[in-house]
Amino acid sequence: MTQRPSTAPTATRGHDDAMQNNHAFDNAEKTLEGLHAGQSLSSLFVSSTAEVVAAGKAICWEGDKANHLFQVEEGVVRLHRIIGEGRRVITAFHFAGDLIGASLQNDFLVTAEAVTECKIRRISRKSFHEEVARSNALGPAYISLLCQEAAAAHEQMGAACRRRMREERLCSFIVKLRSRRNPQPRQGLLRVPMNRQDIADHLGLTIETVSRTITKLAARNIVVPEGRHDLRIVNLARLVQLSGDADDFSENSCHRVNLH
Amino acid sequence: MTQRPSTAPTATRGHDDAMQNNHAFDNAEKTLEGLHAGQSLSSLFVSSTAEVVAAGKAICWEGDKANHLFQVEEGVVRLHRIIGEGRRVITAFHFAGDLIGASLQNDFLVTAEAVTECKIRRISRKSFHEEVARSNALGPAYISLLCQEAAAAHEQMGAACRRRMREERLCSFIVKLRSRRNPQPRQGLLRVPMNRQDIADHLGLTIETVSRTITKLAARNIVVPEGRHDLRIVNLARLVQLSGDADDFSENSCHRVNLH
DNA sequence: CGCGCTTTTGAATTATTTCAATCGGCGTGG
DNA sequence: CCACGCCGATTGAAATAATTCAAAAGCGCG
Repeated sequence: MTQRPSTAPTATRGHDDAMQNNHAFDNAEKTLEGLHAGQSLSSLFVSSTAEVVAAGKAICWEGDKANHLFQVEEGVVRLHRIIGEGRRVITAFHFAGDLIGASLQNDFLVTAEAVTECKIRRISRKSFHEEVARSNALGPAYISLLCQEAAAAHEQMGAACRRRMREERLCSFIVKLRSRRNPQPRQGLLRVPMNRQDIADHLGLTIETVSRTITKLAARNIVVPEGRHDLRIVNLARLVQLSGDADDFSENSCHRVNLH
Repeated sequence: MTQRPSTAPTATRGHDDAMQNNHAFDNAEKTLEGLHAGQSLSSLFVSSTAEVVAAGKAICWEGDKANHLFQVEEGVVRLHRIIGEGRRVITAFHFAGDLIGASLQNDFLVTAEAVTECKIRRISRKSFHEEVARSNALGPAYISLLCQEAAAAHEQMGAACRRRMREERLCSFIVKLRSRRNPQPRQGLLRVPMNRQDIADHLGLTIETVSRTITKLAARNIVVPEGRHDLRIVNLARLVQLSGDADDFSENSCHRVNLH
């Protein structure tokens, strides 16, 4: 079932090669596997042309034939599925370096949309698999990537089941955001590219609950919003603690699907 | 961090070959990939000895080195993680034919425990990867399996975010249970091998909420419990409808990680 | 500087949890 | 064979959390 909202035309191709590498802030530890998988699979995309996708535009649609894989070169992408009438679940956000569609076999299971203006590269599924089959380094890298993706999905699942809902979920979300390849405005500030509705749909909450929770965290001087898209992290230790009692945190919850 | 509760000794080996194939009820459509992946990967396990694990005993522990892959031959296994103090998330249930540990790279991310008495087979991760590398049919099968696992995890994620929570989640759970390779007591009855606490921890609800929801479904004559471990499905259509408005349901939510 | 849109805040309603008590099956021992 | 106690499941009532609907506020863009 292919359904295209009229407001979301297909990705426009462009040739804007003036990359600004302002990835100033990236505190994620990189797993050995992540690095390995990333380096080799990234090489498949270098020869393709970067496409510019305006904020809000779709890159691919749930239900479409998954003929391409995409790599986010710059910007933020949200993946969502429609469930029931009028509701949406954002299953993941993807940042610079992340691959979209690696775990697909036939159809896209999610719609991908640009949260901010993005640069993306694409290769066909066919040539991707040919390359993976040809090379003997790419196979393990691909498998490693799939395993990371599965681990991330499991992690997200766990997060979604937290009881002390809003607080835990939101803190967990903020902490994860910190560990992504997400350009930071300036020291101590965390950029939050997505709007409140996106966050709500990702966390399974309403926009009002998200807003109220942020307000409460601000009152406790843990994180303080500065404008709509930035958070000042005042008390990181407390934030991490609130995000799910920390013990197994730094290890497990930072698995990412990042190719850089 | 390896922590073994004293009540959960390691899996005991056994040789009980008297399989009773009473898989009378299995209405899951099988995807082409699923069948393919299953047939070839299953072959890796046939030479290994079946081990019998008593109900409640652990098969492997979160945090342990993932030196083996397991296949459930008979029975039901639950996978869980500990989050915060005293709470548990059951990330998945595995049934006959399912593989445990395929998406792991180093450590087990979950603890696996037998819900019912199980027969399981194991092979070492090392030889699994050697076999996959040697054969040219196994690689794609393995990748296909990983993709299915990712799809299932995504599906579960979506389910966890449903708003009209308890009813939708529980109905969705019941419907999924129907499509698993789960021996049925007799026509029209659905066996529910896990207890209420397991269901609650899987759905992110309390045991009381699960119980109340079942009671309400029974009052509406949709499913009626018969004893603790069986449900009579009275109105399947309504059940499916309640489980999340059905439109994309039969296709997407039945992806499984099944090797038969 | 205005307007439109997202976000925040408020109040009432609904859903879910929590705590506590009861039920019901099942196995053991008298 | 029956009584007892245990354990999982159910039910009830009060407390809490989250949603809904509605209105006000604030940011950002022209």
